[in-house]
Amino acid sequence: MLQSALFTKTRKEIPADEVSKNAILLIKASFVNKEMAGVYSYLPLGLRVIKKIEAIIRDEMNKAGGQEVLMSVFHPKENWEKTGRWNSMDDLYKVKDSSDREVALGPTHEEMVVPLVQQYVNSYRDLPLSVYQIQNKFRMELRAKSGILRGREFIMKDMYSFHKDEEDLKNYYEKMQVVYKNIYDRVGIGHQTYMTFASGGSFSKFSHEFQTVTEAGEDTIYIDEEKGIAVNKEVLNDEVLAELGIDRSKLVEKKAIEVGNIFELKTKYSAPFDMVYKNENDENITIIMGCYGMGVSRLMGTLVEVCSDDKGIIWPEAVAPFLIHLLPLGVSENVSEEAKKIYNEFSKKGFEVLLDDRSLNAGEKFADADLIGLPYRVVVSERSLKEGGVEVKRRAEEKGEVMAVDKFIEMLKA
RNA sequence: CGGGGUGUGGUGUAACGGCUAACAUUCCUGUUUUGGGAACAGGCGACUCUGGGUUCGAAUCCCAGCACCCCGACCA
Repeated sequence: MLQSALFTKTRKEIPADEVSKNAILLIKASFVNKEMAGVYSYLPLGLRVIKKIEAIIRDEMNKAGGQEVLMSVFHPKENWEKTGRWNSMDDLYKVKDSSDREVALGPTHEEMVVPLVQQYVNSYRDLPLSVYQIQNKFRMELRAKSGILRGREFIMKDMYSFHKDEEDLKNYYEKMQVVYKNIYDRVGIGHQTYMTFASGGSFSKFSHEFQTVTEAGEDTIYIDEEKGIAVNKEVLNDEVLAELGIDRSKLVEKKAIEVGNIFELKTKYSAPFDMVYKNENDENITIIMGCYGMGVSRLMGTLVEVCSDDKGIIWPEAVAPFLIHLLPLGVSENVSEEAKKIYNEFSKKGFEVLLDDRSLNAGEKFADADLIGLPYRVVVSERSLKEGGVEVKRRAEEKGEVMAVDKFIEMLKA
C-alpha cells in the first residue's frame, strides 16, 4: 500500500481529554476515530489489525471445532424476559421501534443462540456442538473509559458449546483453556497473560479469566508464577487458595486487563428455554452449555498498552497492519525508482509493505514510522544504496543494519 | 448512578465584561529544503456546546440542559 493513498494521516496533537495510552496512540497514529464516549470507528490501519486478530481467533476456533455464524444484533424482548435478564442486566441497551415494540441490542448472545440451536439440535447424535461469532456488542456502560478497553460498542468473539453431560463440557472447557492460551501466544502477549480464577456466578464455582498484566489494567490479580496461574482479587480467600493448592506467600499482586472469560454455564440458559435432547433411552435431557468470550477490540487496545514506547506502537508481527515500512529518503529519482522496485519485490514475495512515498523530510517519515509501529523499517537512500542495499531496523530495536534486499528477504523467510 | 472538572476554527492553546476573537498546527498556492517532526511568503477555515438570563455591551458573569474527561460505584 502506498502511504500517500491512505486517506488517514497521523496527528501531531491529540484531543486534550484523552489520557489512556491506547487511545492516545491509536488516535495519533489514526488507527481509530472516536465517535462518542466508548464508541470508536476503525480506520484502514486499525481495521487491518482487527482483521489480523480475528483471523487468528477464527483459526483457533475452527480448529477447536467451532462453526462460525453471525447472529442478529436486535434481540426480541421475550427472549430476555425468559432468562430474567431483561430487567436484571443494567447495561442492556433497549430500543423502541416505530410500533413501540421494545428490542435489545445484543450485549452477549445466550438468549439468541439457545433458541437458535434448539431448532436444529434434538438428539444426542447432534452433540456436542459449538458455534461462535465475531460481532459488535453493545453494553450501556455507565462510565466508558480507558480508550477502546471499555466501550459501549465493541467487537467481541463469543462462542457457545452444547454438551450431553457435564463430563463432556468439562473436557471441552479444558480444551478451550489451551486454545485461549494459544491465541494470546500467537498475538504476542502470551508471556504476560495468565489464566485467572474468577467468580463463576451462581451456577459454577469459578469462571476463568485471561488476564494480561499491565499497569493499565482495571483488575487486580494474584499470580503464582510457578504454577503459571492467577486468582482474581474478587474471589481471593483462604478457602479458595486451599482448594486450588496455592500458597498465599508465593502470590504476587498485579494489575491486569481481562482479555477473555470462559464459563461453564451448564443449564443456566438452556433450562429457561427448555432446551433438551433425546438420549439413547428416549429421555429428555437438558443440554449442558459453556460459553467463551474474547474482546477483539479490547485485545487490540491491550496490545497497544503492552507493546509501545514513548514514540509509538510496537506491533507484534502477527497482528501488525503491515510487516514492513519502506521509507525512501531524499529526492533522488534513483532512490524512488529503487524503492518502487523493492516495494514490488516485497509484494511479489507476499510480504505486506507500506511504502512511504510522500515527499517529506526524513525526520517526519521516521517519526510516523515509529508512531505507526510496523515491525520492520526499511530505509532506501543514496547512502544506503552506496553501502550496498537498504537499512533494516526492527521497531523494537535502536540500531539498524544495512543489507542487500535479498538478504533481508532470506531473513524474513527464516 | 454519586462526586469533581472541562467545553473557543479539524487539532492544541490565548483573549481585563469593551477594537474585526489572537497564536500554533493541519489544509491550499508558490519558492527553497531532504538521514530524526524543515525555511520563507501568501491564503482558506469560528454564529466561542445549546437555550435562557444579567448588562449600554458577554467567549468572559448567572441559571438550566447537553457533551466529554477523571475518581468512585457497577461490570457473564
